[in-house]
Amino acid sequence: MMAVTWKMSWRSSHSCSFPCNVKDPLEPQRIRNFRIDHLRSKNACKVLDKIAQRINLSVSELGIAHIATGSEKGIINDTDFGEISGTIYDACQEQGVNAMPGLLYWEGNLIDKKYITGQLSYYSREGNLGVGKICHALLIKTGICGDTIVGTALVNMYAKCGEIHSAMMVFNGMHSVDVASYNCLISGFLGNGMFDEALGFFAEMGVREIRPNHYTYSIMISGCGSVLAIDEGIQLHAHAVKLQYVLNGVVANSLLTLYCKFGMMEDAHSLFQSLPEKNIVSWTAIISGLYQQRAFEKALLQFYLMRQNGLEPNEHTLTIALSCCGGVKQFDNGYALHAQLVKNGMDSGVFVGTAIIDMYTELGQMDNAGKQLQGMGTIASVVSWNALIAGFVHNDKIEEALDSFHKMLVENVPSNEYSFSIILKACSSLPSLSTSKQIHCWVVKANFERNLHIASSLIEAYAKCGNLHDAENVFYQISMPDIVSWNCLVKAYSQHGYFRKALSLFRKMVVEGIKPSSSTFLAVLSSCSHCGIVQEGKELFESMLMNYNIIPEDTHYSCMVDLFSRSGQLEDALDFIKRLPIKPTASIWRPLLAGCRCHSNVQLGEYVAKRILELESHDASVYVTMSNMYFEVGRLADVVKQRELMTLKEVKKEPGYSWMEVKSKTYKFFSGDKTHPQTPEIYDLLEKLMIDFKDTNHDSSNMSAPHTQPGQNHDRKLLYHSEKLAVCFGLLNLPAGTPIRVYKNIRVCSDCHETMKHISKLSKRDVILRDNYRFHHFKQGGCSCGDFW
DNA sequence: CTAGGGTTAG
Repeated sequence: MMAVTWKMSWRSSHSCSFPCNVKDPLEPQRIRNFRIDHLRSKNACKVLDKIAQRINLSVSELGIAHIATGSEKGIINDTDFGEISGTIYDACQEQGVNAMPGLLYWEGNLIDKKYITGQLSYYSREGNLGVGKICHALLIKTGICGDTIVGTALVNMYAKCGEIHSAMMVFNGMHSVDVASYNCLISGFLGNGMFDEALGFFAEMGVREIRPNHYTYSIMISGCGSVLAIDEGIQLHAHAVKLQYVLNGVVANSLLTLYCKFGMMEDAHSLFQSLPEKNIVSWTAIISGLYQQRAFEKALLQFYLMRQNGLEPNEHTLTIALSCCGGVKQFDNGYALHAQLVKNGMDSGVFVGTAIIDMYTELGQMDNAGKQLQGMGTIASVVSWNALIAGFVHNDKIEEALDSFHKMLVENVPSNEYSFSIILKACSSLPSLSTSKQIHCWVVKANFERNLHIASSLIEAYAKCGNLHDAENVFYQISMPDIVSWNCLVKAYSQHGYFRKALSLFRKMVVEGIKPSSSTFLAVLSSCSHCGIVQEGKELFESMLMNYNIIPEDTHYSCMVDLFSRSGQLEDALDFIKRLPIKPTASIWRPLLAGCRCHSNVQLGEYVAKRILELESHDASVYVTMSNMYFEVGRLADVVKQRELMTLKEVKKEPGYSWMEVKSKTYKFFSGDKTHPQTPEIYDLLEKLMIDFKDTNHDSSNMSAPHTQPGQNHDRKLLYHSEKLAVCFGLLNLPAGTPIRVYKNIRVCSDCHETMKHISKLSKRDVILRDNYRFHHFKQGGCSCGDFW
């Protein structure tokens, strides 16, 4: 892709280190003073590992509470604290985590319980298990870990760091536990998705006569929200009413969030109304609930109401409000809010700043989004960059997306898995194989290969760029492919025209115990439709609901109509539509119209056209198809009439549609009979046609030569037209009698004119089917003028 | 020890 002027390679990427999130290295001078010199020569990590191993031993086999001091039991031998301090500092550096400033004074302060719990709380927030474990070691050494508060802090540390098993060990070994200890443990279970265990310990509190407090209820209720346990949540609500906890702000707010999560807005509202004191979190919960329901206007209304009630929004509220402004697709709200934020100086935070970027991308105002990112300067995070890049991709500004990605790399913003996922989507939209390959290299280098999202994006990108082989390779390198990975490959086969392969991969997937999803069926049904295997398609469609409990959507119905129509069973298609449980949409009718044209059923075509126009009166494809259909049966007067109608109704013809004519000449081919569908004569004719196109369009087009100005869209236009070019070849394996569509705006690469050569060498295998039209790729290299192909 | 927010793949 020539428009991508930057080149990424293994060599150039070497200077950019990947995502090491080093936060401000604190007071290095102070730390240096405390460091023991001989430590520099030691491998700090090894020491850390050793200590960690010993701690695991102590947690699992001995039980912390029974240990008077670690040194007595030989858990930590003669390690002096100075050495441990140095090790902790190295560990912090290693893991990119801020070591607490006071850390190195531990030597003198170890007896202070309050201080040590503060340290533990800090490391639990940071999620630094390694340093947390060293804290644990120090506690064992001094023998103060038998204390309830210290023990609770340890439970919390392990729980927050995801080592729930160790948390439980510490908990079980404690001499005495209180509500707080239970709260920490329960919160840990819920944070690790272990709802049943949380519920078990919650029940145990009653048995041990430790009365749950409002924190306990708050934790439990929000846990219900995350595992979608609404029944339990309602029961807890009842409990909370009985214990008179509901009017407590924290419990009420977690209940509000729970109800909003389940879309139970009435319950949320009545609870909200009953609150004597609504704080900012209560309002935010309601606004967020409405936002999740996509009721953007209502959410904004609440937002204004809140301010009328004298509450000023905080960062949380503002981000949602901004998202709502993006959602309503009206500029006024967004501008007004943004202006206010600038005035208050609240637009400078990362979260709000990113939400502003996101809002502008939603509104399609990429200039403003870019300005916002620029204005944020160094505070812009990965997320901010990702939001901007995703915005470019969604607004179909692919080259800008690639440019931004490049800029992000240049500015040393550490990329994360989201960045790669979205930039791969950009590659597949272009589509550019060489860029995809470059990004793939970066993925490997950044050690994101094992990320399922990225792997799926890679499969998609390779498939869209025509490199089915590499798409397969990526898939087979995934150790545990999920449903999305499977879908990507099934879809890739389907899009490349390997329908049988798509179907057999689908069966393999089912055998391996993966439950197909809605998207799977879309790919599979489409395969059946293109293969013409109606019966199997019908059975698969029925099994969707019967065996997999997937409710068919419009797109599935559309596929089924296509299945019948393509194979000529027009009446069955009509019957299918009439028996649908929903009102048929234009997209459901459309494949039938295409079928009518293919099989020259003018009468039914007219009926279907009417239905579509009833639903979407400005659908240009209807007029174009009807006109072409009339043309094919020789009703030239009706051809003219369709065009007049279209002008009359001011229907705008979108790019991509073509009338059935090429200048004054008309070409119409049939793909021969079924036994010999691809005769040399057809190739000859088509080749002649190509030359014709080349001659007639070379200078008349308003497009200049591709690859001239980076950042312009020439490459895409070229590809777009080469898709059309490939149409001529792509239809070769369609049923006999299928008219070949001819387009007049086909261009060849005007730099090298090599398209012709490639096209003539093109085999059926190289032609990729994509929906109703096809595009091609060339396996080796491409035109001599660039890496475009 | 507690509630609320921003970016991905099909």
